[in-house]
Amino acid sequence: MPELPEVEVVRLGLLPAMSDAVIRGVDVVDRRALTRHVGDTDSFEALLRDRRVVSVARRGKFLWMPLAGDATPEQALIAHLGMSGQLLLREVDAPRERHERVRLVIDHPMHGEVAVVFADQRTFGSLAVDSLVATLDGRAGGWGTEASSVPSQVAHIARDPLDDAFVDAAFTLEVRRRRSAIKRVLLDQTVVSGIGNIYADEALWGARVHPETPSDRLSVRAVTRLLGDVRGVLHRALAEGGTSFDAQYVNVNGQAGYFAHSLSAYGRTGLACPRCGRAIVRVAFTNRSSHFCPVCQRMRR
DNA sequence: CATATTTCCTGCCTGC
DNA sequence: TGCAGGCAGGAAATAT
Repeated sequence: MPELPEVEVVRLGLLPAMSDAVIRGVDVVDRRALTRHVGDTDSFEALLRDRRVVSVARRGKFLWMPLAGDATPEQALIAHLGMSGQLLLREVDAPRERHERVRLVIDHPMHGEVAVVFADQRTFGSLAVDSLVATLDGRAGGWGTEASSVPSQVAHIARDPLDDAFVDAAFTLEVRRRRSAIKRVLLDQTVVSGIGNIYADEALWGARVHPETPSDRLSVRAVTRLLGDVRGVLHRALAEGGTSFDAQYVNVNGQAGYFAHSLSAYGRTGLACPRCGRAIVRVAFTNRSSHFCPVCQRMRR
């Protein structure tokens, strides 16, 4: 499941291939991959053809590639991987991927022609061409861009916890203002972006916080510690190339990440808590699951 | 207004 | 062996 570390690994892989490359070919194999695109398939193709990619940027789980040109406002190709989306670099004549949805052929001044394949089993991911809007705080839109702008479809998403412009005090205030379970708040991309089910469970385990704890019951100290654990687990996962749990997530070369071996709670139902040895439990949480240690993460009054 | 639930999708896995 | 049902879950849409 691509969350911030996995999306960042993809960004880092695309960066040398796509920066300064010109999009020469656009082949939409399955138009469901364009659910975020306002306009039809033809407009998607026309907006991309012969445009030069300036950079590869990311905020939370969103990727975007600003496009050179005279368009005002400026435009970008945006990508969200959803649950199972992959962006793969392939030879131009490589056979179709199993779940290939879109193929771009790009021409790089140093590397020549390369195919950028968007494949997505469960079709929750999508690509689009979107216009850029100014950031509210005037800071850079996210990692990988100096420009103080983000795609309009990313504007309502909060900055992620690795972003220099993330404001810890505002996050703490917002968490303690909310009245739902802390895990819900961590997953709310308008509060903090980039966290999904895996890293929410891991960060809560690290901070010894029960996932159902009402977020307005957490002290400033507890929220601060939790934010530290969020950052810690995101950094460690990034250093190990991300978490490849069900073989859906791979980097641009099709390789899995190693962080699944380092998980403490997520997916470890019935296995020993690495801290206290008690079995990790799994409970239903909306339409997904929470994994936590019933001893280390007791709910406190 | 804030918060909670439903919806979209495919493939793997389990149990009968 | 086949088949139904559960499960994985990001985020927009819809409901409370």
